[in-house]
Amino acid sequence: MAKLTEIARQAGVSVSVVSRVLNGDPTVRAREETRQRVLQVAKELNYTANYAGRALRLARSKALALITPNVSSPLFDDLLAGATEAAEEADYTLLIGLADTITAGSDTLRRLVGEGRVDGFVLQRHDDLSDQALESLVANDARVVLVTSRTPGRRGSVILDDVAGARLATEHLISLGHKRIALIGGVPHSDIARRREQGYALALHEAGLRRRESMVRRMGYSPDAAARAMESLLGTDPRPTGVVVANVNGAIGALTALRRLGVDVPSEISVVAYHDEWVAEHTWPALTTVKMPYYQVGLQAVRSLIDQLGGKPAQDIVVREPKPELVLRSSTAPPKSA
Amino acid sequence: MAKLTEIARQAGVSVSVVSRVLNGDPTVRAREETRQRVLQVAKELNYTANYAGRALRLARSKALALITPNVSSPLFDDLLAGATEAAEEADYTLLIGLADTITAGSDTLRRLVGEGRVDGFVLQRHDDLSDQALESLVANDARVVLVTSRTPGRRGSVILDDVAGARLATEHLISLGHKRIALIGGVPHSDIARRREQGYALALHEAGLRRRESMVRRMGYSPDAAARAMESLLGTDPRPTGVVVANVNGAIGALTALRRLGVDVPSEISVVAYHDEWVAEHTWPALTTVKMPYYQVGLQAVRSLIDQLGGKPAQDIVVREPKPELVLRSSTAPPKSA
DNA sequence: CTTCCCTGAAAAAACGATTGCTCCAGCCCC
DNA sequence: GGGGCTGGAGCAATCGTTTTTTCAGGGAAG
Repeated sequence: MAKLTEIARQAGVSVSVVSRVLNGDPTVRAREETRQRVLQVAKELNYTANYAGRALRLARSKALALITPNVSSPLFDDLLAGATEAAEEADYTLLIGLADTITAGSDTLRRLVGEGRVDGFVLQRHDDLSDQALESLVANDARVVLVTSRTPGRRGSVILDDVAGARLATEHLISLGHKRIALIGGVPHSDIARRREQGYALALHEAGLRRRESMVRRMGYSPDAAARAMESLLGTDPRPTGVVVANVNGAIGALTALRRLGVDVPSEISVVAYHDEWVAEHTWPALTTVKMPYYQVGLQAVRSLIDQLGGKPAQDIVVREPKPELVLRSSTAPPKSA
Repeated sequence: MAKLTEIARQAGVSVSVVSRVLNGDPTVRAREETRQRVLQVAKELNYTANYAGRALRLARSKALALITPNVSSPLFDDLLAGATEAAEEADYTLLIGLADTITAGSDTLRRLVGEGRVDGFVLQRHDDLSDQALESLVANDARVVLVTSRTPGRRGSVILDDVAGARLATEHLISLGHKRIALIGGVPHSDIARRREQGYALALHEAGLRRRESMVRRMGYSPDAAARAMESLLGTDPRPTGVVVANVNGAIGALTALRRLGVDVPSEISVVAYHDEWVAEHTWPALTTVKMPYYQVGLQAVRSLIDQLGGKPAQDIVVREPKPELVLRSSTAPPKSA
């Protein structure tokens, strides 16, 4: 509530001195005694700089927006926590926006930044938004950093090490003795889905197992899609003894399908899911998962964005630390035949 | 990017005229021809008003913050969607803040509003934040509307019709023929928990059933707490044949506990949960729930807040429409003995 | 022919913070 | 004793809008 003029008046100095002292301006020329008096009065009046005044003068809002397709996921929780942390450490405010207001044609992004409400964006796109649509939306704007996805044409992204994560999940099944391991993956043309599939293939290859196209389904991450994929996998002969589901929500749908069809997990088939969240503890059976470092993605994304705003060149970051972590629960076991 | 001065220059008028025309000020005095020319130029330059300039002048940010303890719930999704809708219809921007930065001692709220970043708050508190702490935090501030909770001392809240919701859940079990119906409720001193318990009691009373204290547990909404509550209920003699769990996450924990103990749902015991979310479809068995109108809560809360900012008196609203809705799945059935 | 009022529009004053510049007094050095 | 330097601080412009005030000219009323 208090303003600079008010502090200046009470401290018996001019506003410029107050401003400089409060901002720790090294070029300030004031006696230590004066400085202390100013700080004292500011504290007494509980001064906080008016945001609009500062933003107007500096032509920067010191605010960032995190745009996401859906907020209601524990994974996003982690991402948000990391982003919040990084924003706070740089004294930025973080806004959250829902991506469904951001369609290909819309200029919501440009409007937000045009109005000067935010200085930049961290953008998590829908997995089914095409590369072209995305590029037309953000072009080569230095004020945008993509998270968990990237596009070939532009720099500025922070993604998970999906290859390592999917590989870990697959290796877990291999180490239990499984030979016929299926993958329920994402939609075909998604970069994310491709990377996870690559990790799966890599693990099989290193174990000397053949990767069969009949063991791979690419129908997306929703519970329903994964349930259908699961059903279709059960129709193959010979059946897989283990399944890697490239998303935890999908894995939940897959378990539902298995239960419906009377296939026991893990005795008849093992299921391991990519991504961990609390509900995995409460499925039947409890899901073995691979936990990915989302917090770190949020953290790095915001830091990287702030760097970009400061003029540094855009980077493409793959978060490798902390490493993907296997969370062992009850949905995986050695195959029956073993 | 374009500014008023730029438009004024290109249209050959003064900035004041441009401002008035663009804001549709009825007191503007300009020839229709001039007006059109201004609008034309503004459109060509793709003008959007600079936010900081406007905020500084008007001493209002036209932004609201929605503060929540956790963002990662489908329930919050609904709330957010409603709040977003209402904010947009009034041309406000909506920020989302995590409540864990808002502890009793903190002045985050005051700082946000002191800086002029937001004009007001919609606050969803932790169920375990005490009334006193809350009141000290928001005092009688006209810029705050509480959602899903309220405190005795102040006005300005929007809550669900918890009584009706809990009653509907209980009545469902009664209509199936259950006589011994337990409640797994929230923590003892929460207003929300009390209202849900009241709905439960009301339904029992109307059906002429006795409400037994031994059938009520008040340990909170977390899956673990509810699991412990469930175990303890199984120890009573005679056992309940049906349970109302006052929160869907708790119900998931309760199901886990029942599975662990080898109690079949619904043949040995029926479970109905308060609140609906997608994962209820995928539990084992799929949970019967009562769906509450969260969207409407978000909508009304923001509208009410904007009204308050406009000087209207604060209200306490109970959202009764749309009515609580029973979502029938597989976790409830008539009791064995019936 | 004044006097008034109306129309159409420009000028100017905020809003609060930041920052380059100017001003002044005292002191040192030559 | 004058020039230059330094410490201490104030002045004033500026950011982009909104809004109050002012102003010029013309037409109508008296």
